[in-house]
Amino acid sequence: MTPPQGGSPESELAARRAKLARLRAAGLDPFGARFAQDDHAADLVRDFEARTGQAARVAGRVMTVRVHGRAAFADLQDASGTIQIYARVDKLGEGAFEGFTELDRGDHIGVEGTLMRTRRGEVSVEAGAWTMLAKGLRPLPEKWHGLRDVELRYRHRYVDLIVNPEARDRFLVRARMVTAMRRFLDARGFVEVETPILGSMAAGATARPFTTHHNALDMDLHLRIATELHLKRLIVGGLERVYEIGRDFRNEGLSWRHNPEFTMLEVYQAFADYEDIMRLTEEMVADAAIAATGGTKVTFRGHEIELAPPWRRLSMLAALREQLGVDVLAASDDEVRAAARTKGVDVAGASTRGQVIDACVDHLVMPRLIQPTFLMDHPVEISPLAKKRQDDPRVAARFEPIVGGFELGNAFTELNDPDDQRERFLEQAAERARGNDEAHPYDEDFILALEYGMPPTGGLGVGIDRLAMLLTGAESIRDVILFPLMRPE
RNA sequence: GGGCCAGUAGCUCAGUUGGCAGAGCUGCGGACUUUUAAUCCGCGAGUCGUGGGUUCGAGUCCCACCUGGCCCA
Repeated sequence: MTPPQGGSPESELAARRAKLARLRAAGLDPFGARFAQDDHAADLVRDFEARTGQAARVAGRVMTVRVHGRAAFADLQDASGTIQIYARVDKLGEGAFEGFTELDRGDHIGVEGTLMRTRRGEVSVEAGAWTMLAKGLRPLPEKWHGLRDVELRYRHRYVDLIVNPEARDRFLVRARMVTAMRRFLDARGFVEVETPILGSMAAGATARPFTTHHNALDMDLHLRIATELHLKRLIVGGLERVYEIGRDFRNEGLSWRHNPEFTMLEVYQAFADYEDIMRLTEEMVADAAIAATGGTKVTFRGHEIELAPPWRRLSMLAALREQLGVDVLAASDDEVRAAARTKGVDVAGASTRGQVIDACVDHLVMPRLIQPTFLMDHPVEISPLAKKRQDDPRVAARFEPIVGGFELGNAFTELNDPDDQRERFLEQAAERARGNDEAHPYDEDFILALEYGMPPTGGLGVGIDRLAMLLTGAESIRDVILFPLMRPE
């Protein structure tokens, strides 16, 4: 069958398949074998002065081909970057040169040759031989606009990664950030652990869980919404300093800062309090920013943000007093609700006083906190796992790190009094009975663990995806999650 | 869940008042032994998101739906 002459999708695929067939007919494997990738593009460019004239072996994906009759150029992209390949018929021979000119954008090849610089100054590998490593059968997106369609970028992330360097860079920044956080915590004696994702009860946060079913036990299970209560059990067990970086699942809507599955870092340090955790947080984030981006300044949603410690400490009650005009501890429920309405906060859906306060914080306080701020000392009623402050038992020893107007995490001096914890759970159960299906469940075994004795402990949760957004300047959480949730096509 | 916007060639995008479906890149053929968005000549390329409706005639107007984005809840 002769391939169609046109450039329709069919003919373009057919043209590539025809080339595939020609390779096979010539006894060549279009999906070749191991290739000793001795060199990477960026290294050759960097070390050009020392290595010019020497042998080089590179492998990667052909991104452009420029044929000039008896000579040809190709840009080869590998994980490190791009380097030009220079091919001449008198170096390669007729057959190998002819094959080189038939390369398509998207093919993987291996090249061995000599490092040189062209007349125009481009560092290149002059090919002495080349091998097809994987024939690309699908045309790649256009070479200078790349792939813009966000739906295609999410659904076919591999194409996004091939053609959009900024997409690749975001995930490299994220990886360096996570590595740095592990190194930071490991260096301070924290132990990385793994706790269950499946459980009979999803506890430790205010959220609706996903439900699944275990067939053999014939029981419904929930996917975790937090790792908190398991990690605190490990503090009871004497591990003293633990952390987990893992996926949490919350059965909620999607937004620029919410994905149903997301990555959370939780850290617990025995014999510490939330003041210690504030220092740990600002140091860890600044350290991760330097490791991932080279500095502590980031640009996020149009704001220049300085992440270097110390971060601002701001009392939530003071902030609310300023923005709302009432003391939410002294005021009645109705007064708080009325003040919220006056300020334009929609509290129609808020059934409890805590939810009204949350809405006010979300709409009046957080958007104003661009530079890193520890928003601290929340009302106890919205902090069921945090210890009360000794000087004012209506206030929890809790903080949320706010940067760029949104919360990066949540932390407190952990509640280690089992009787107080039981009361808080009962209050949550009462809220649940009033119709708040996000209220914390009563975790009997966790109370039992606390009765064995949990030392005073400071704890922290950090949204890894959100921190990655901050460090990469991403506008949407989907830009820092490799394969965000999509409806089926 | 509500509002607004988008979906046209593999990709990036035009498409006027309802009147033959367009460009660039990509692809194919040709010229070219230092180009780099290579250049030059030539040729192709479509389920206009899906399904209905109005109309002599629909990419364009109307309705429903699908997918995505933004905003709100």
